[in-house]
Amino acid sequence: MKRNTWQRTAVREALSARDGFVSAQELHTALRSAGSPIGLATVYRALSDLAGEGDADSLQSAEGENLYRACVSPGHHHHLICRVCGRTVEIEADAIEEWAARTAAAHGFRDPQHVVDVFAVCDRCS
Amino acid sequence: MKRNTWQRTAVREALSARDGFVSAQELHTALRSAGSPIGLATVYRALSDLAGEGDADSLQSAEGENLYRACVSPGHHHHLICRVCGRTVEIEADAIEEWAARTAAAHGFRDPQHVVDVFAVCDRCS
DNA sequence: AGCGATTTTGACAATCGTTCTCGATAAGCC
DNA sequence: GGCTTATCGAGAACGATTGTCAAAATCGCT
Repeated sequence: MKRNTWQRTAVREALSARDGFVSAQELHTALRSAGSPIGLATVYRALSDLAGEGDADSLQSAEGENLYRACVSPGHHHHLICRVCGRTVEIEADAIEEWAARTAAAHGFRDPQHVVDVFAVCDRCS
Repeated sequence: MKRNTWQRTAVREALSARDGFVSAQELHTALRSAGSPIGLATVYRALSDLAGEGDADSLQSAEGENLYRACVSPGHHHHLICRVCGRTVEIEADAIEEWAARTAAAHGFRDPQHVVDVFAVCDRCS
């Protein structure tokens, strides 16, 4: 059974207050400087719960950090991420899904999962 | 100036002796059990040099580890990776390149880089 | 509202991959 | 053979993340 604590709520809200992807540490720092005494481990736990429930989206940055974002459209989609400010656009790409499935099948591979993300610099930052 | 040491050669050879992606640690262990007294830091250095020169390909596993592979076809390409045995197929995908460029441009983003990899289970492992 | 069982929290230690430090070693050049 | 300088390697340092465990908080029930 899952309980509702103010901590989880705080994480959920701090996350949706942001425009792009954030790391757990950043989010923790933000919460702390907003006056919340929340612990770092709790932020990590809350974020991976949210990601597991599909309420948040996660990806790895090029440096290997895990980044999270409040999920707008549920279901499978990909991202176009500004590598300067972190602003994110969700993109649908049925063509990619098909391509991945076809490519895997063509080589005798089963049960394909794919990682497709585009990092670029957005108009505001260039 | 760049020097040729037996350590770099050993890493290069150990890498091309493998069929799929390997982590720096795995490669180090392999070299050690083959009798080489090479150091871990050296393996890391050699691998990132190789990747920088385009002689090796690198990607991040789902767990955030950096994996390397001897590069067969130079130039830009993507991978289909068996998530059980690590066997890898290099795939060309001009369609993806175009799609990424078009998508970025459509949202006003510049200088797009993309991460496109497909993880699945190969015929031998399923 | 009060109680009790059970989750969740948070400070801290532990882990894991990777990078840094720095004295020792060895390539390449004369 | 020497000299200069890049490279090596052992261990410390690091940063992100996860585990530990006692204390605190939540939910269901009365």
